[in-house]
Amino acid sequence: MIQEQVKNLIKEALENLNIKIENIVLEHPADLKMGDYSTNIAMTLAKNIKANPKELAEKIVAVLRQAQNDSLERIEAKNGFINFYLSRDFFTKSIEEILKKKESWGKSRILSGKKVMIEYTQPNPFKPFHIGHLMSNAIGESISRIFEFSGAKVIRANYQGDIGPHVAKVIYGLFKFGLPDKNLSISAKAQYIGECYSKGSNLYDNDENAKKEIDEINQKIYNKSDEKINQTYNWGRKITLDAFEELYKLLGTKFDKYYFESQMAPIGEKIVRENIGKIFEKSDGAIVFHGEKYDPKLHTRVFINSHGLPTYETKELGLTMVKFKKNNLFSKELDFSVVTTAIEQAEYMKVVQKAISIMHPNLEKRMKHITHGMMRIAHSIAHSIAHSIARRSTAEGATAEGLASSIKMSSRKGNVVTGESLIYDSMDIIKEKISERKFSDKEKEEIAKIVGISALKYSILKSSIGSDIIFDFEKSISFEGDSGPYLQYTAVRANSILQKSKEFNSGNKNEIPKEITNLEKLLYQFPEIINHVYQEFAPHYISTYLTELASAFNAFYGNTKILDNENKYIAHHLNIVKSFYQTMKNGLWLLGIETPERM
RNA sequence: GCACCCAUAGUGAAAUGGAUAUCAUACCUGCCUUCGAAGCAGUUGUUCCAGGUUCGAAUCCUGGUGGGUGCACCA
Repeated sequence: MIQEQVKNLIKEALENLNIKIENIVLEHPADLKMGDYSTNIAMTLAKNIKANPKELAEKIVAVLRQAQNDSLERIEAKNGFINFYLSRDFFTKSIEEILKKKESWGKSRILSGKKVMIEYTQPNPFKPFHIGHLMSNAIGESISRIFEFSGAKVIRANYQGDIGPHVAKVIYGLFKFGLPDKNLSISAKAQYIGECYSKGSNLYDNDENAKKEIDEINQKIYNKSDEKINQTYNWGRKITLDAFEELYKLLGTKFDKYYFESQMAPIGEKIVRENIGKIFEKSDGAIVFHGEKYDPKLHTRVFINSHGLPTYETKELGLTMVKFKKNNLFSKELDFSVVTTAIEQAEYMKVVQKAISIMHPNLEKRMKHITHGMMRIAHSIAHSIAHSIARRSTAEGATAEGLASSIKMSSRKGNVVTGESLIYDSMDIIKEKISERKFSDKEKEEIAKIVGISALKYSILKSSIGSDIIFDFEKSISFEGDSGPYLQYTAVRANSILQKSKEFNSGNKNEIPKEITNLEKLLYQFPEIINHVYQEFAPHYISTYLTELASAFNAFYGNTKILDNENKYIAHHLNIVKSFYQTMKNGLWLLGIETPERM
């Protein structure tokens, strides 16, 4: 890659000057006018060797200029920085490379031979598919694809809580309120089950008798002693799992492995019981792990409760061992395990991973927990009220905004906005928007699906993982600006030119312009971006890059009439458009977003 | 109370310790008989507070302030 070439040039130049340096920082200047690459070495070195940074930069540039390289047009020293300008020749060749590589443009072999398991989505059977699951799914799917693009073998895993108090609450609710109508769709039945959870949960908190009964049901689910409970359990589990499958299909995820808490509980429990007195300790009738003994920032967690039932911690422990054993991590077959969950689980996961690390020190660096924030839904009415307050007073407005504009969604309280409803609402809004277009009904369905999902996924993946997300329907679904549909629309425009060009007689207009478009200056960077993304688990670098790229394309499109007999550069321009389309398509794929041909 | 995460234009976000802090939205102004105006071009506005480290801080350190999350038998 060109990045390495430039770094090597700098290294050689410094060797000529008898200067030693460990790592060279080479970045893209924020402003394209400052060159394609830039380095700050002169400034970092200046202090050590007691030189004037600007003079040192000039000196290094003088040596650099002696090296011949067809890819470099110009090297300059400016404000202590050394800037590199790539040549016309380089850009033309990079366009050729994109056209040659097509679907594999951006792929690398960096992680070739590595096996990585990514666990994400993790909805619980018997409970609604809520917004957190949507976030985990978007992030996990994108990270999976990024790892695949980097050459790793990826195993997509989904871990689901099909056992525990939440299930007992649902079963109690089903007994009390009855089963749903047999003729309902799978999705509607699943929704009914979700409502039973909400009702059962309320009764558990407010009704002593119900609480007692639910606790008994919970025990019976574990030991499978009651045939009626078993039947209802198996029925509900299947319905909700089938409903999830429909959503995964819409979202573009296909899991390789499904793990269930019911399977992990006995495995984890065995390990915990075997290690009582060594790692785990008895305390008030429960079996616990004292995290603070190993790290003062950790705390104590219960692994087996005083009823003798394994908690989530034990199940997680069992899961981790299964993941690694089944894939022979101990013979290094699985190299890395990534788990994506909401940030609420950050602290407990640290404790569990500590317990695992003590038993298996070789696993410590192979477990990665990625946490995402909450998604909040912008409340449009509250928003406009807060806005008018904000106009009057900045300080007050900010507070009112924070209070009024967002609400946290929780399936326990039975709020109506679930991940599932968000998906279908988005698709409906798109369908409404394109209702006037001359597409067949089937095409409209397909476009609504692709664009609706894109709006959701992009609003999750556009910001760095970890912070809360404010989801604003109007903004995300609008095709304008910083949105998934904007990227898709830009790709569709490019595709439209490419289709038209087939009928356009361009003659022999294949001159190459001297000038280099901003679009070209961005296209070649794609592989570097992906490299950056996999190292930091940060899909938002792709979103940011694609938005910049789309913006550069739209500027190019707006200022250049490509299919025009006056245009001497038709062939070159069409190659740029083709490369743009390919890059956008590959980039959107990495975000888990499809590229429609029309919309 | 303790621990972890966070604080950037009115709003939502970006910025491996680098150059004049970027983008979107909202407001205002132009551009459709011309490859898809769901677009382009232009205007206005931003790093919570106080210290410190550094040639250079939104970024690192210390102390505040404000918010989120977690802290024993839920997941």
